[in-house]
Amino acid sequence: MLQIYNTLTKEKSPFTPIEEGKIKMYVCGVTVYDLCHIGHARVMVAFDVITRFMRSQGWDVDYVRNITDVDDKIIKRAAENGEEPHELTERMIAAMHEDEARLSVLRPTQEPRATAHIGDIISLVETLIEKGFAYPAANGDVYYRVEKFADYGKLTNKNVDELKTGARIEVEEAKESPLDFVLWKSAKEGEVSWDSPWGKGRPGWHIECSAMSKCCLGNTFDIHGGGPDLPFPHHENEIAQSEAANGCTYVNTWMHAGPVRVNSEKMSKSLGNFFTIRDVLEKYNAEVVRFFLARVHYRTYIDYSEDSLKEARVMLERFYQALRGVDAVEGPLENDFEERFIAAMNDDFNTPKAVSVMFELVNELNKATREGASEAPALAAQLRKLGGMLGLLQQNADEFLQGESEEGGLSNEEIEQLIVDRAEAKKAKNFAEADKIRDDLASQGIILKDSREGTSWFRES
RNA sequence: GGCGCGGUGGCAGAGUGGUCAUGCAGCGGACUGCAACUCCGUGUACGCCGGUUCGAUUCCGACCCGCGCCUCCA
Repeated sequence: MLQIYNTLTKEKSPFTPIEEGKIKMYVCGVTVYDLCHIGHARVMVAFDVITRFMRSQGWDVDYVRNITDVDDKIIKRAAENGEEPHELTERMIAAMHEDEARLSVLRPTQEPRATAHIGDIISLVETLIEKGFAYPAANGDVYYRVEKFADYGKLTNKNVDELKTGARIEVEEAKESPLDFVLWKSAKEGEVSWDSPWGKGRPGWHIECSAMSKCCLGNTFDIHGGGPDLPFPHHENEIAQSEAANGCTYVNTWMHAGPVRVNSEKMSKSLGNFFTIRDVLEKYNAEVVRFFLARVHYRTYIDYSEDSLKEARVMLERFYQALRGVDAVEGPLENDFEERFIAAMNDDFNTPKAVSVMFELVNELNKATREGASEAPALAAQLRKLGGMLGLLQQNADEFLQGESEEGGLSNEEIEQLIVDRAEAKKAKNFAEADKIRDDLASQGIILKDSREGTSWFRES
């Protein structure tokens, strides 16, 4: 039985989809004005793991993740670059898709773009105006009338009176109340815009998600996810818009990923302490980066540091060392690893616990390999199967461990030749020469491993 | 200040009312020509103070500390 922690109720509860066997999930995607950073990667990987696991358990997951391709920051950045907004966004979308692919993040089943849903957005705003939840203001903007929506603040336990006394809200004379937020923003001269009943303009930030989720998944759907900074105000505002317009529950389960931290501070655009996915992939193997993100529980913070990436690499090497030299062939097994792995994942996607079960399996596999036991191939297949539910361990073990030849470093062929030379030296009992070859290779990060079958090697990186 | 999350062995990080997390590092042993890989063994851990209980790291209360949101940010 799958249990999920729901931000709305603040508790873990059994998950029951609206439609049996089918899960409708919407996750807030990226505003495409810049390259994605590791914080974005965390959300992508978290929901990728969640989707893969749910599918492995037989659920039909309709995973929608939007792209925000119209917004103030996009307009500003495009102007700075001297290009059209759509040129900037196309480039960033392509970059995002490349980054995702490198991290083995599967594409969502639907990936709607705000600019392709302007009509849906306009009609949603019209509905809100008709129902009295929104009003066109003198400055050409359309605002949401927050105090009209009785449930406002239910997701994040916000109190409307306290929000009003908080002085951190943008003062805008045209608003009836400082809490009101913009649904439709009138265009300034020369800005990208669309025609609407309220003149030329563009959508506000929150309304696009209400419009696109309705279009892609319907008025009520199962899961809505996003990053750690989205519950307020973004998701709170989405609830206000959608529930007021549709007259029904917007989302049953709200899921939010935890932040990535650097030196105990959240990694974020505004703090400027972020690393792009590309920065990180320059230095670390893509599967190591994925494992670094996937092995922690999706709701807790994760610290980005050399040490934590290195630890992820060492752990992943242990998995691949175990898989090395064993042909994975499914077969009958009498262990409970898979059952325990699934139980851990069913408990709010407890990946740390699931990974610990995989390590217990590694131990069994290593013992079986060592003893030449007949179940080794089946254990290896089991390990790959469980890893696959997390989007891991699908590479050839030798290729993973040997890694990429670094520029100026030894090629695989050169290494293989040195191994042959060393074997000959060993045969001649010339251990000094054999050890010299091994030490020279080690100084270049190439570690040899002797076994009955011969010598294998891997790059330490 | 409000709302929410958390403080576990050297580090990372699960979990449980009374036997084991798991990984890394350390120590001892096996394997090896010596190593590496692997295997076996090895750790007085649960922020502080009270309470409930036969028994609490686990439940309850107070306190201290950290983090996130309250403003564009995943």
